[in-house]
Amino acid sequence: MNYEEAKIKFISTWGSLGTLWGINKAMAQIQALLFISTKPLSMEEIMEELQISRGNTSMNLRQLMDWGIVTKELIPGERKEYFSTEKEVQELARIVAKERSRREIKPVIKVLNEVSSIEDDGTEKTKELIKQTKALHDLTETADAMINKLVNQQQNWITKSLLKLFT
Amino acid sequence: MNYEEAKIKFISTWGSLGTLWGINKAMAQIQALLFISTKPLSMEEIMEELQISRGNTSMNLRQLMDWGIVTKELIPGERKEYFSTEKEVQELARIVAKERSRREIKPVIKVLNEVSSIEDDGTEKTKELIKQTKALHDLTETADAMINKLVNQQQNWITKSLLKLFT
DNA sequence: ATAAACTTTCAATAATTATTGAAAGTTTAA
DNA sequence: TTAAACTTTCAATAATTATTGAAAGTTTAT
Repeated sequence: MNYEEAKIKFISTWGSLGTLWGINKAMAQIQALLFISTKPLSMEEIMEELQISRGNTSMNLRQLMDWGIVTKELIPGERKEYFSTEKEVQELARIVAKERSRREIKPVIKVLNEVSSIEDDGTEKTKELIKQTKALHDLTETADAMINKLVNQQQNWITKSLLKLFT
Repeated sequence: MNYEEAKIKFISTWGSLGTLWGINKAMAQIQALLFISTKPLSMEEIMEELQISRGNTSMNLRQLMDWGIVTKELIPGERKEYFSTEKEVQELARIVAKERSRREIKPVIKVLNEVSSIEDDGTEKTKELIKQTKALHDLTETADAMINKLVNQQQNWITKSLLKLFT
């Protein structure tokens, strides 16, 4: 596998993994491209490399900026805008976890809390609903908290000790 | 909020969260319905309750069974098949984490490993590709391992101590 | 062996989501 | 102020994904 093959393979794989971290294909591919680029890229360059339209590139770059993963780089003397992505995987993970928590998990926790707080009318089905949604609420909340704490730690002594415990 | 409202809210919320754990809406809704049901349900009952077609119900139940989340219950004297879901959230989390790891994360780790193992031809761009995909490989592998270990632990002393550390 | 009671399959269709591209908008230079 | 260089917006279209429903398949009882 040479450089070009490896690059294409990486971009397409990372792109299709997009769903896993909750973003679409083009968005993930743009991020992947920037992630292995040695310099900021212009919109033209991104369009060319990924064979996607100007509009698509513009919208997805905007979303990546909303997530805080991509930033505009203004290159002195250049009219065009250039883009680059966060290069530290640790920081990338932190941002993604935080955003997904805020956008998707927190709202669900809220609903689970509401649902599990309905009045117990004494019927079996109500008891079951309360019991099960409460269990789900607690699990979701715990998982959310742990993931956030985990990615927020730097690779410091705590994480290192945990890794030892867990591997 | 009464029982019916709470039930509808729970099913639709859990359904739309489906993407987060990598399954489709109908599949998540069927699982949600079974999760709060006090008894196994027949296909008829599921169709009726969720207002979805027979084919859709059949296919999604099959998928849930493939995941190992739902099981057929044969009720003596009954011709129909009845279905129920795993009721322990801890076990549910374990299964989902394991399946997603196997189906999606492991293959990506493999590709990242291949890509980061290409020959270093000394150029800057190759060095960057290797460096960044290697970082991503290590992060992904670590995250995958930790999540699996976490959900595999019972709520035993280790998890409890971690919770203390992390909350 | 037949029919009733059920489940599965899958081509057709609908719903959703992503993408395009050209017009409108913005910024900069002269 | 004008025009060139660029970006954004968004209605139209394409691609993808989910859903239907009826025919085919299976199982059980008689």
